[in-house]
Amino acid sequence: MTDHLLTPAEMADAVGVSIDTLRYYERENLISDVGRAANGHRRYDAGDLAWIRVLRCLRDTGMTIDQLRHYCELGEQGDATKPERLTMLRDHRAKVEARKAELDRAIELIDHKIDIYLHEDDEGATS
Amino acid sequence: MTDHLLTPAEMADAVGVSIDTLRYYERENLISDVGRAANGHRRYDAGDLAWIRVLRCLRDTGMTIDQLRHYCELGEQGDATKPERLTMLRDHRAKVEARKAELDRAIELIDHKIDIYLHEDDEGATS
DNA sequence: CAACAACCTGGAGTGCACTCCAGGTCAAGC
DNA sequence: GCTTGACCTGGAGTGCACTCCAGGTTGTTG
Repeated sequence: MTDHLLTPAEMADAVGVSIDTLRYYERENLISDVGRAANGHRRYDAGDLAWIRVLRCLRDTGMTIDQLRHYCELGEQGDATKPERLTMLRDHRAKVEARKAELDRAIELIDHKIDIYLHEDDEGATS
Repeated sequence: MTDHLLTPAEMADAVGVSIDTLRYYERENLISDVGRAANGHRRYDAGDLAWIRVLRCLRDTGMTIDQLRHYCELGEQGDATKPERLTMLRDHRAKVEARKAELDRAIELIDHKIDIYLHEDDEGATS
């Protein structure tokens, strides 16, 4: 790991969220032990960057703030909680897969609807 | 199409939403011309059922109420708007595909994280 | 040294999509 | 004839995840 530290603006840019969101996550205990510069400004390290990327990945795929907080709490409780964290990840992975399957079914229905538009000659029933 | 009419409770059950949600959609002009029984209670027909299924499919995949309202307005304006409605469906389809790709990338990251848990012997950097 | 940019804090506000509620109607069953 | 259940209306409330704001500090820049 390099020892390059990121400012809030740089981190926001790197992970694609606002600075406010970063602070919000910290308030919600999803990010801990963020370093500070002499003037009190936050300085994020490479570990923070990696974690926030994972955090965003989990959020983007529907894990709630509450669940993420729980995951973080487990992390803070040490190695004994690894199995539970692993279970959370696996469960979440399964949910994401299930979601993909839902999207596939939706695409089929949308395609069907598109086909109807394409082959419709009359019949005004659309609503 | 059969002429069997559904009560609000039956419709809610058939499409997997609450009766309140059904009424909400109607207020937002996403469902129009719902029939009524003599006592003023709603009676949904087969066309309503088909449309509400499509509506739910689009909502479930991220189309907003505003966009759906626009789609409905187009429908009410007649055949001249068919190309625009088709474009909306195709654009939305593309978004759903894009979302699927995002989920795939997320799954890769989750798998990577799971691997780290599995191959971790020491190294306490987690949070 | 004044202005400006980047950040700080605690707390209030926002947008979306529902979800719930009070008060009322109507038809069927005991 | 009274209760029960399903439904009606307009409007208020909820939960989530941010997002914004006021008021303040610090450090650089012309």
